[in-house]
Parts: sequence; C-alpha cells; structure tokens
Amino acid sequence: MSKRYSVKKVAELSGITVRALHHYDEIGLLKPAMRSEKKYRYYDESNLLRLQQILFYRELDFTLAQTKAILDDPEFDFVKALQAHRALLVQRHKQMGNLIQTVDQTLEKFKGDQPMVLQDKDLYQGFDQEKIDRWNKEVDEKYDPEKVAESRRNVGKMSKQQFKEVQKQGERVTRAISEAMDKGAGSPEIQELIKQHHAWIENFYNCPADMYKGLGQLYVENPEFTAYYEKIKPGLAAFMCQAMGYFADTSLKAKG
Amino acid sequence: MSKRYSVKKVAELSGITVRALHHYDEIGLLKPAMRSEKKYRYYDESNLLRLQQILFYRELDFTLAQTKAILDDPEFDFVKALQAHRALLVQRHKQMGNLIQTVDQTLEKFKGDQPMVLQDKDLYQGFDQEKIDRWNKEVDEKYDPEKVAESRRNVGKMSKQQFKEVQKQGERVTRAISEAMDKGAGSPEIQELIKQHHAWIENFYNCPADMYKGLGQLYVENPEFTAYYEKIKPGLAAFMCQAMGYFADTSLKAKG
DNA sequence: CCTTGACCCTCACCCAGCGTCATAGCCTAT
DNA sequence: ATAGGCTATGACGCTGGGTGAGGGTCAAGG
Repeated sequence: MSKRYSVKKVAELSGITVRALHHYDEIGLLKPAMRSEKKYRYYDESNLLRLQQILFYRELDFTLAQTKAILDDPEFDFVKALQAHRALLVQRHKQMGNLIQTVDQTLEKFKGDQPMVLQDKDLYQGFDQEKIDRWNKEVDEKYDPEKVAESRRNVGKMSKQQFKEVQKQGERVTRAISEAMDKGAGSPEIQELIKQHHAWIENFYNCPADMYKGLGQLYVENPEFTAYYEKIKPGLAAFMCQAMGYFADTSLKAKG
Repeated sequence: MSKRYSVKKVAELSGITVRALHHYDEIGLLKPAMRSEKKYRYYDESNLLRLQQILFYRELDFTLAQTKAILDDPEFDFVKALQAHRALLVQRHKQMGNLIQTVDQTLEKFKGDQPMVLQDKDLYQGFDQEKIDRWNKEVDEKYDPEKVAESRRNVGKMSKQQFKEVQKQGERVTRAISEAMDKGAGSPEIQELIKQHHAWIENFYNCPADMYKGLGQLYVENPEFTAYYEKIKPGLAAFMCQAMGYFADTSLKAKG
C-alpha cells in the first residue's frame, strides 16, 4: 500500500526538475513504478530510494551513465568505483591547482603592464611537456632505468604530429576495449584487442610479459592512470589490468 | 610576403584538429586570412599568433565565447578577466576538495562492509544546507547581525519549493542583465532590471541604498560571488557592481 | 454540469566544443 | 590519367538537461 507520487511531488521532494525526471526516464535511469492509463508517471518509495542514490552520485560528478551502471549491476563493486572516481577527482583537483598557478604567473607578468603579447611559440608545448615529464617520472619509479631511457628516446624522436597519431591509435584501441567489456577479460575479442594494445605499447619500449603485467597493475594502483581509464568507462581500469594479466600469462609467456 | 598555411599545417603546428579550426572559423573566433577561389582556407602568421592566445585561454578553461570577447575587444581589461576567472578556478578547486572528502567519508563508512543502503532522507539536503551555511557565514562577516538574523529567518521559513522558485526568479533577472550588458550599466534597460534585482534581494531582507551598494562590492571582492557571476558571463561581476552602485545612488537614495 | 487552473503528456529544438561520418570536389605526382 | 591525399560543406552525435509549443487531464468550486 505504498503511496504514489506524481512527477511534481518527486521533483519537489528531491529538488530536481520535472524535466530531469523525464530525462532519467528516457535514458532508463529511473523509471516510474507505474504509468497511469493516460501515461502519467507515478513513483513509489523504491523509486525515491533509487533517486537518492542517483543524486548522491550526481553530486560526486559521476555521469548518469556511470551511475546507471553502478546501480543496475548489483555485482558492481561500488567501493572500487568510488576509489577510482576519487582518483579522477584528485586529478582534477591538481589540475585546478595548476591552472590557478598559471593564472597567477600570467598576472604577475602583466602587472608590470607589458603589452598583451604572449611569450612566443612555447605556450603550445607547456602542458604536453609537463604531462610527459610526469609520466616519465612515474615510470622511473617503477622500472628499469634502461627501458625508461629507451622509451624517452623514442618519444623524444617523434614529431608532434607523429606523437598525436600514435596517441590516437592508442585511444582507438582503448575505446574498442571499453565497448567490448561485457565479453569478459579472457574472451577472444578482448584478447585480440589487448594484443593490439601491447603492440601499441611497444611503440615506446620493448615490453615483455612481466613488464606488461606490471603495467596493468599500474593502471589500478596509480591515480593518474586510473583516472584516465575510469574517465572512459567505470571499471575499465580494473578490467584492463585483468585482461592484460591474462594476456601476459598466456600469449606473451608462450611466445617468449 | 608572409607564408600561407593550410588547415592541415595549422592543425599540426598547433596540435588541435582540423575540425576545431573549422569550428573556430564558423563561430568567428579565428577566420583564415584568406580563402582560395575554391574555398580553401589559408592562414597567415597573425592567425597563428591569435591561435596561440586562443589555446592559452582554452587551457585555462575559458569558454570560446569568453576568449572571443577578450581577444576581439581591445578595451577589454584582460587582467580583470583573469582575476575573475581565477576566482572561478579557486571555487572549483575547493569543490573538488570537498567532493574528495565526501568520497573518503563514504568509503570510510563502507569499509566496515555495511550493505549498500544510504543513510535516509538527509542526503538530499546535505549539499544545499552546506551552501546556505557558507552563504550565511559570508554575510555574517560583512553585515549587521540583526539583518543577518532576519534573512536567515526568512530563508528558514521558506519551503524547499518556494526557495527554488525564488532562486529561479533571481537567475532569470541575472541572465537578463547579462544579456543586456552592452546597453551600459546606467541605461534604462539595465536599471529596470537592477530594480527587479533589488526587489528580489528584498525577498530576503530589507536592503537600503548603502547596503545594496555594499552587496555590489561583495560581488567583485568575494570569490564565491565573483565566480558565480563570471560563470554566467565574463565581466558580469564588475558590471553588476557598477550598475548596482548607480542604482543605489540614484533610485534608492531619491526614494529613501 | 461546466469551467477554471493546476498539472500532465509528448515532441522537438537549444547550449558547448567539437568528433565523426558522408559525399563530393581539388590538387599533384607519377 | 589516375591514384591518394587534402579540402569543402552538411548534418548528426554526445551530456544533462532548459525551454517552450501544443494539447490532454483532473479536482474543486460555482
């Protein structure tokens, strides 16, 4: 005998708009418990409970798709999801910090009332270079200095456009993997894609089984990587790790 | 005799895509120096220079419209724009910090492996309440305790839906003001809107000339407010301050 | 019983900042 | 001359809804 709530009521209770409720209905995130003959939406208490959770994740800046994934799959490890999301938030937090610093520096320069001409060609590079540096540092801490130097040499030799190109390839593979996650980490489809991923990695440095496995670990342990993969799809970081481990144990070890 | 650069060249040099260049052309942010007979775009060095600046503002998370405004209007005080934008970044930075904390707290709770049931109705309120608290605190520091208490009473008496409603009204007025900025702060159009704004403020507390003027000051001095208005339109914070001051000096003083 | 006003429905277009085709024209090197 | 690389425009896609338009529905009061 639970009460039924009209859209308006729910909107008032929750503080979101009627349109948003329509939207959530459209995308299947929150379907009303029932529809009247005349198509009126009526929600019940379980709907409200779910809405609470939706709003919780929304506040934390999850996308609606992520929220749906979390709520719809009871298997979904939401502690891990939160942890991964945390990494993403930390990344943004740092980035904001950096931007603020950049603004401050710029203001510093122009307080001395120079005319508005930005300092030469190097602006382009600044941010990319920084990312590369950080990446290098990460790798430093975890791997053989020889390999690292090799990677750095390879990256250094590439032109900006080559670099972009290679980067794009990587993204394509990653996206393909994210879209086939439901097949399972050990599936032939995924393993084929992982093979491509491994080949891609070898653009940068030779990467035998152990190292590849280690890289997979890095994806879940290191916030920067985790953030990158979680941004693409929730659970992807952990999934990559698993699939890479499998690949290393089967294909790579058999080969080497 | 400067060189001409094709879209592809420019894309490679700058690291953005050809599509983005098309887009910038469409919105008038970066028009190629010339077009061949067959509509091919050709850029020159001054275009590249401008593109540098565009990318600079882009990195800082300005919108393209803001960037356009800054670059197209040589009168535009870009130091002020940067300062205002800084406030916005700081706000986001803080918010990220808060979210991270929230995640941590949640994780803390669920480390003790309780089932996934969020703690009752209060989630809804949490964030709104917090915002209200902060707002109250701001006002505390600047104003007469009597007025503050009054405001708080009024706000407290409103139902959530009333509050939303009133908030929406305010947003409407603010947006109208932002869209008529070009008329000038002293223009009849703006002053009429400012009158509505003042009336809106008086939903919360009685607000005589001096206080209204002070509120305008707050808009440029206090990062939270500044961020709010700058998010709507760059320069809006300062503009509001000016228009409110004018209104206070003319209409309010004459009346009172 | 009828009207009024509040509420509900479904389209369907709008924002940013491009990505991603689709379809077609252009240019140049062999 | 033909291939393949570059170019153009146009149009739809994404996120999370906002903002109508145009029309049906429901409860209360006269």
